[in-house]
Amino acid sequence: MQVTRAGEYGVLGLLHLARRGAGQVVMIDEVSREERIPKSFLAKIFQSLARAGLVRSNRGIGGGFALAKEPAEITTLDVIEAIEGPIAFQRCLEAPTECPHTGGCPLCGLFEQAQTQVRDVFSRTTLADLMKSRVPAAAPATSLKPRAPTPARAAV
Amino acid sequence: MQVTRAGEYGVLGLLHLARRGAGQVVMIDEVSREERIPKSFLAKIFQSLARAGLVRSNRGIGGGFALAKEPAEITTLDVIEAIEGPIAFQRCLEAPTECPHTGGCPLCGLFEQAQTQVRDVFSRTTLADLMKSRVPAAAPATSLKPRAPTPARAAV
DNA sequence: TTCAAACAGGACCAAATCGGTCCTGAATCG
DNA sequence: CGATTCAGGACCGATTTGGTCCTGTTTGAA
Ligand code: SF4
Ligand code: SF4
Repeated sequence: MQVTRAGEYGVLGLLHLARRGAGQVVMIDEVSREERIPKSFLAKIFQSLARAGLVRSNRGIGGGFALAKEPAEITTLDVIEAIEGPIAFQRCLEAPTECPHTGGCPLCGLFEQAQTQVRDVFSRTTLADLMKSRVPAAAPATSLKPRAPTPARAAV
Repeated sequence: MQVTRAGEYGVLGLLHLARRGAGQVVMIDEVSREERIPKSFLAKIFQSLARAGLVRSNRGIGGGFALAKEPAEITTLDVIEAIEGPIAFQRCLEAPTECPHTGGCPLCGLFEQAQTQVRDVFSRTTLADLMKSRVPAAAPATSLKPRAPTPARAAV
């Protein structure tokens, strides 16, 4: 039950591109250095992102990566699923499965519900939202404002 | 991003106890057979459940497991966390971490939000709810009614 | 035209996690 | 006592995670 490092690094990386401004071409090397992400690993991650069309790559001298869309058009769900594949809480929710309980299993519905919730959260938060929510450097970073604000009770 | 088999089997197993009626002592062997769960594996899972106080175990002839509380008092979150440990979407959300981004990371807030959502879904659904939602044997098992009904838009 | 910069892609790898199995031991009942 | 049932730990193979590295290919500039 975790977002993998790859997924997290992907969002962090794209966020870096977004902060550098629209259409700016930035090298893997800079993103890696500034965001403290292993370069080779980040390179692989950006490959997925490029294949998913979230980012455009240019080779050669002055090459690098640039966002393919507006930051407000890229949701964290796009990013995470481009890297990790579709979010699925259980095998029955991602492919027609041969699970022995499939007929009338009460759990499917529950897992589907949970899954929908997290996809919702991720799909309504864009890179632009994350940029805005960037807190200075201290204070609990707990106050994130997605486009459609949810109650989100404080204590878990 | 999946609930493990162990977690799933745990809920399924307890659900079986719940269906057998209050206080009923049932052997691992029966649960395993009826729910199609590998016996040795299920035994390990029930050990966690017993340690967490969700279930009481009795050894010897006529021994087995019985729910330690009412089905309506046991949430799926209890069960899953008893088995898998606390649900945490990222390392920063489960322990004071040495993540280089910790100061003012915009992602923490997002992950926390997603995590809260799934804990909410799981914590408001009890074994009793799951029993009620058991569909006959066909029809999409998508209609689960938790205690506090959520809008839950149909298409994802 | 050549060369160095920069990404593309695949092979590879260690470590952790998952999904179990198995064996010994202790409790309990008859 | 002895059969039964759980407790707990050791172990195991497969998969996933989190990377590294090496060989291209593309591109711009000298
Ligand atoms: S047990 Fe139920 S929830 Fe789990 S995979 Fe099978 S059908 Fe889906
Ligand atoms: S990068 Fe941010 S979200 Fe991820 S672990 Fe570090 S602080 Fe938490």
